[in-house]
Amino acid sequence: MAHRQGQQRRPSIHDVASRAGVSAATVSKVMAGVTTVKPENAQRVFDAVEHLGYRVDPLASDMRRAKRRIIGAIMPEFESEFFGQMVTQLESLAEQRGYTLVAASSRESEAREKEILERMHDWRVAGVVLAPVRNEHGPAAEFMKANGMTGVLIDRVLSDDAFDTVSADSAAASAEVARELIGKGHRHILVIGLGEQAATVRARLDGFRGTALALAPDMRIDVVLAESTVEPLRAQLRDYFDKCEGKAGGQRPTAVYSLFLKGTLVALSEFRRRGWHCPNDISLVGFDDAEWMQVTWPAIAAVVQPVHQIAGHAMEALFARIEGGDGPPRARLEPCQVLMRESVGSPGNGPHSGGGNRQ
Amino acid sequence: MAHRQGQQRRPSIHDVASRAGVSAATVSKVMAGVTTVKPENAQRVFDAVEHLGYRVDPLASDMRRAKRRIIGAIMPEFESEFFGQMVTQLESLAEQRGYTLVAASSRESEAREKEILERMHDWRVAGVVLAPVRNEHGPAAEFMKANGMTGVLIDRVLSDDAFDTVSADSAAASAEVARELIGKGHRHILVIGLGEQAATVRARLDGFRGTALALAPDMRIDVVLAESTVEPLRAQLRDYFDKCEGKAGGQRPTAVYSLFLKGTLVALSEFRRRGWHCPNDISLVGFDDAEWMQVTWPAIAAVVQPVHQIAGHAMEALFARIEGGDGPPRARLEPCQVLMRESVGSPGNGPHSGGGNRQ
DNA sequence: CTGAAAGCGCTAACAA
DNA sequence: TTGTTAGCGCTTTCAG
Repeated sequence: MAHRQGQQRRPSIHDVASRAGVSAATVSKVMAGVTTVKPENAQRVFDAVEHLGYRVDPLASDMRRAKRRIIGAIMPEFESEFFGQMVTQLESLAEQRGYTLVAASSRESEAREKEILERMHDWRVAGVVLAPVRNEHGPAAEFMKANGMTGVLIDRVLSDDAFDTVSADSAAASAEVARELIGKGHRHILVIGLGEQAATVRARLDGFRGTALALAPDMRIDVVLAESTVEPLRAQLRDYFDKCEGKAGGQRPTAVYSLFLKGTLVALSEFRRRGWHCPNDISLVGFDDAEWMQVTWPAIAAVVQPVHQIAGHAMEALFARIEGGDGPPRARLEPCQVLMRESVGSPGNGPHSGGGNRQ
Repeated sequence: MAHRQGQQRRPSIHDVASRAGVSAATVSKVMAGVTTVKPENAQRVFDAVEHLGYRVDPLASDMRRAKRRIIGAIMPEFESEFFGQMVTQLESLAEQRGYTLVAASSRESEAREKEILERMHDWRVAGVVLAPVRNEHGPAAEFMKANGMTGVLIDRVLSDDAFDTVSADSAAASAEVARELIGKGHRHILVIGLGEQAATVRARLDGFRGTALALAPDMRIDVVLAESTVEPLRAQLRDYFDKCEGKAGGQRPTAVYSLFLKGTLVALSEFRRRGWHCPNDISLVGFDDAEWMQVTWPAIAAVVQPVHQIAGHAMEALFARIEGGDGPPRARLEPCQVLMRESVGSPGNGPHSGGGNRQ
């Protein structure tokens, strides 16, 4: 029996009660901080708790309560800085209120998203922070609605008629990007994104296009959208540039605006393949910042999402609802910061030649 | 009362029982898949379940069981690809066995690590996968031991006398890095790391140094270790290079081997500051790979950790213990892959001059 | 101010 | 094969 990791029985509230010479009910009150307990008894309880190393079992305690002190968080993935920071933040905020955060990854699948939600419902979580794979109209939000769950939708959402939403102000940030690029002299820009993220893509695209065309009505904006996964985008982008090269020189865009992080990676990798360097051969801005973007050469320009604000307001809204808060759902948009770094230059300042591999 | 996210009462096992005209115990058996129930009754139960939309409450069900079907996972952070992938994997594996993974971030704090462990103990989790902040001898592992918790230690660990451990084979990978760098002609290499991660750093350093000196006994290996946080490393690195520059030319290392991801970022950022380019001015290899490393120019050489294997074996070991598996603790080392990319070249092939800013 | 009693939703013995 | 009984560990009336 060596090396057996034994699971000795933990002291229960009754152990404490009998050692303190009071009833379990009294112990419960003391633990809950009720002040109507005779100080002397309270002390006896504290002593017993101390001696036995007693801690209340939060799950057992939740059994008897209406709502469990658990918040569910569902993210499309855990692998990116953005969602990693988001979970970290949400966890802190939940803990501050005495709740435990249980996070799950939908792995970019709407089907799985719904399964997770069912599981969270089974767990009778007090509330859910859902970052949907696609948008606010998916089966998951539907499920939440149908089952009267309380929750908040974040990130890839704009607004909803049943839940509060909190997301980055994509449109404003994109307008800012447009302003910057136009200001640098760009008049032919390619925008890449993921069609699946309908709401967000639309907002980012419209925000960009609106401002860009207002500032430079004659400019050209091309759009390449992959449907639902990133891989196809790689091929589509290659095709797109092949076509550009086919025509007379100067037909290719002088800048690329990627609407999401993986798109930025794909663009960078395509530039590599063609031997293009930023910003001389082409400029690049990406929505979503990452730590590495400021140490590479050139540093990559990016839209920084206010993770803390999003997390903060999401939790605020969620707890307001949990505590019975009423009123129509609120849609919040948090302002982003646009960091123009070295990957953006002015067209014509570099060779911007026919794309020969200058390896 | 509009827009109130209502929490209607869910059907309990008794609701199902009475609708099916059987006892709660029978329903419980049907749900558990016990075959000794009369088919006719089972059918009635299924119908009632269907009709009421009943689902068992996993927490309530765990109350009566010895162990709860919950696995706790504690990571130093959620923001990096490595731990993000790790959590995703662990979650999958736990679910496959019918368990729920509850992940928490210790935010690189040993104090918090212990607190989380206490909470997980309160939750009576069946087992814990702990990726300690520092090493296997921290207060968290101590706590697990003292309380007879069952668990597995991963990542920043080598071996333990109480728990199974699973980690990347740092020593072998570092030896491989040494071989590659020596092969390219490097004879003066700087290694940077975090002193706090004692076990891991030691293994990586020894693995590297051993092989390097065996291959080129006359070579010079410098080491810069920051104690516990990353920021000081930045300053130390700056000082180090300042000193190099102070001496006669050629005194600076021709390659840097970073023992951890953030170190790679710091190195890159310091190179930027000095206007050094890889691999012409200096070569760089980092322990731990990331998606961006292959799209930057140059692509950054890195040691790829076998996240899937680590997660897989960790869970395997954990469940073996949960199911009563006996025997001495096992320490597993999973082989890494070393990806030599463009950031590594041969010394003397580039300018490698006195470090003028060639902006 | 305190404790007995009744349960939260479920499962495990055991008896029928 | 099924239902009864007795809890898991805790909280919450409610009578004393």
